[in-house]
Amino acid sequence: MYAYIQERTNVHMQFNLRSVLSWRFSVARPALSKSEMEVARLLWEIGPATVREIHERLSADRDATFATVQTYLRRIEAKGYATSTIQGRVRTYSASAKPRTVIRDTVCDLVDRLFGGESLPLVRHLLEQKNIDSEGLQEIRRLIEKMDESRSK
Amino acid sequence: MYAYIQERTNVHMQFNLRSVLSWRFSVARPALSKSEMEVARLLWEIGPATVREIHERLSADRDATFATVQTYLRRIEAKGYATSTIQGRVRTYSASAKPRTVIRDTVCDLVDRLFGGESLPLVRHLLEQKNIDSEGLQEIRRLIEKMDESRSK
DNA sequence: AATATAAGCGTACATACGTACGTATGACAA
DNA sequence: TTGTCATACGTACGTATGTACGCTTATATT
Repeated sequence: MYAYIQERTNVHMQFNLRSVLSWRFSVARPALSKSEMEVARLLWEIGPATVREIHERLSADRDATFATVQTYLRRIEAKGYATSTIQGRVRTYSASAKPRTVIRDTVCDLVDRLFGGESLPLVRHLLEQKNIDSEGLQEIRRLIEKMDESRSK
Repeated sequence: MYAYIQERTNVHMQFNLRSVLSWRFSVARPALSKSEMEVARLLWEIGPATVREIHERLSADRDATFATVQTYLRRIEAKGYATSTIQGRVRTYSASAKPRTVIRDTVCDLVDRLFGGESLPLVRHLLEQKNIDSEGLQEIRRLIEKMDESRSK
């Protein structure tokens, strides 16, 4: 039971019909790959953007050709995480999924697989890596205070 | 410039020569896939284990055949995260990479891609998901205390 | 108007991953 | 000793992913 999707993007992808349907009702989408996630983050960060803009931002860290970034964006759209419109010769992509959602799903998955569902060990790890500055620690402290309060009530 | 690896496992994999070399010197290995990570976690959890044992554990959550788990383990070994010995008819795998290392690499990668290198937002996210109990919060608080101390010195 | 630039779009290709079948063979039961 | 069962191991196959070429065409430049 498969459906074949071939929209404007002409990215050939097969999805299980179920996942297509649930995606149409924005319940779940095929997960983003690592590279796609990076691009998606930039999309959230700088808002609607052209391929060029994303490519420039991305080139700061990684090294991928324009065409590669183009493919990432096409696939991101095909998976339902973004939409695009074309103005003149230039296509502009904008995120259609909320970062919150993607982060939740991704992190949940990681926690499940790497920590058996326990998130505390991950927090522990992050704190011990000590790449969080004093202000960060301060904020975490405040967060915990607040949670404690709302919990004891 | 590629090297072709084909050990006992006969899993056909191509690695960039650089990564093969650095792996031989235990500096870096090809990353584990999501499923492989799940299996690796079980390996750490229950120590050296047979395919059957891992399969049983895994079947509790997921649903994969014996042969599938076998393939995961073969690939995990091929990537250098485990070794195996055979006793009679039964092959036993044991992890050869430390969880600490794998966790560090995996989490770093995630933080880079999804949060642009900032780990604070991830911590924030994890705390807000409030699936950490009071004891957990307590421990985090203690951790922060300790870090604050060692930092102010 | 002719030409150069840059972007879209289709397409490609090697490798990775999820998943599992089938066959051979060793271990154990009857 | 012969049959049953479990396991290893080779292999396979569809899809995903990383990466990018090349053709076409709209836009900008001379």
